[in-house]
Amino acid sequence: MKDKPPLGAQELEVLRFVADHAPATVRLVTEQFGEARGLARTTIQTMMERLRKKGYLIRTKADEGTYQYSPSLAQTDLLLSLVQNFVEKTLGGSISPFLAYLSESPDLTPEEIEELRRLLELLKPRPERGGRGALNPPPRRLPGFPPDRKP
Amino acid sequence: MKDKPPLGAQELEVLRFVADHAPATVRLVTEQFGEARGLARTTIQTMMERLRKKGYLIRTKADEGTYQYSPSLAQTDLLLSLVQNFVEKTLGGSISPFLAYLSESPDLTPEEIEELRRLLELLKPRPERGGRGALNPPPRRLPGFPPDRKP
DNA sequence: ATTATTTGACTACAGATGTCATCATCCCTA
DNA sequence: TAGGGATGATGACATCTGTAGTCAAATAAT
Repeated sequence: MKDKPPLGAQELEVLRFVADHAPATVRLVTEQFGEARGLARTTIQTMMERLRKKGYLIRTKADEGTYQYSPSLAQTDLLLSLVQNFVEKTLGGSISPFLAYLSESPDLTPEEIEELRRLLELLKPRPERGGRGALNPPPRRLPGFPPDRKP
Repeated sequence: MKDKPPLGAQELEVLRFVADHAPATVRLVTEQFGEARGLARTTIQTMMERLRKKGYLIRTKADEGTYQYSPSLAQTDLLLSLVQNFVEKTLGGSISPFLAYLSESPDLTPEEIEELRRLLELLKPRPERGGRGALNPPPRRLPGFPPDRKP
């Protein structure tokens, strides 16, 4: 549908916190998130309101006077769109860098490796794709992004 | 060593383009990248110079008068740090969302699947980690980030 | 009641980002 | 050699981000 406006680094942190503690009040976020990093209550409030304006949070009146904020999207969806956006915008559509990252740097937990294995199992038995509703946009990756260094 | 300052969305695009066409002149980037999206030459120049100030690009005098810009880091490293940063900052250290993304949304190319398989092979025979120089920061993921919705 | 506390709305402001216009040069070319 | 075109350096300006202060209404405490 509509693409939400971009998020700043800090906004993202707040959004994540709120999502993890929804429904959350400004007070709650200030105490458990803001104070820890020296942020004033109004700063948190501003952040939360901006997130609401941007469509990432919704709020409802609580005890007559204060508001309860909650994420407008399920965390899963939010994360998915974040990853999607990142792969598109930042990696130019190629997930190779991500795979490289996975193999290169991190200490994958056994669970994650297990998850990968399961994922692969899921993918393996599906030589042909195109179902699921994907419009299958032809060349998904940008022209010669990852490698390609002119010699 | 030092962490480069953050990149704006647009700066990133330019950086990517330059990296893919290095060594590139402002002219080149303007014609092949800027014009296409209605950006003035000076805009491109400013971007490239900022990228240089930030340490992502370096330049050398070419035909006496113009400069040639090139990425200061190998693309691989750049991408890796971008991914690393994304996983840390945006996903809160958990790669689960990314795995979800892989299985959920995209049409992985056979090559990517192959890559995944190889990756898994690499990972599999490594029950114990901690070498490679990683400081092994205890709980890599944020406290109950991905799932955890208070019931 | 009078005062202190809580909370949301608004305003402010510095720094980062995205886009350019101007200027000053350097090099050609008519 | 006077005018053009190409280029880099600067200065500008509107937004967006990150952080807060100030106000006013609503509440709670005396």
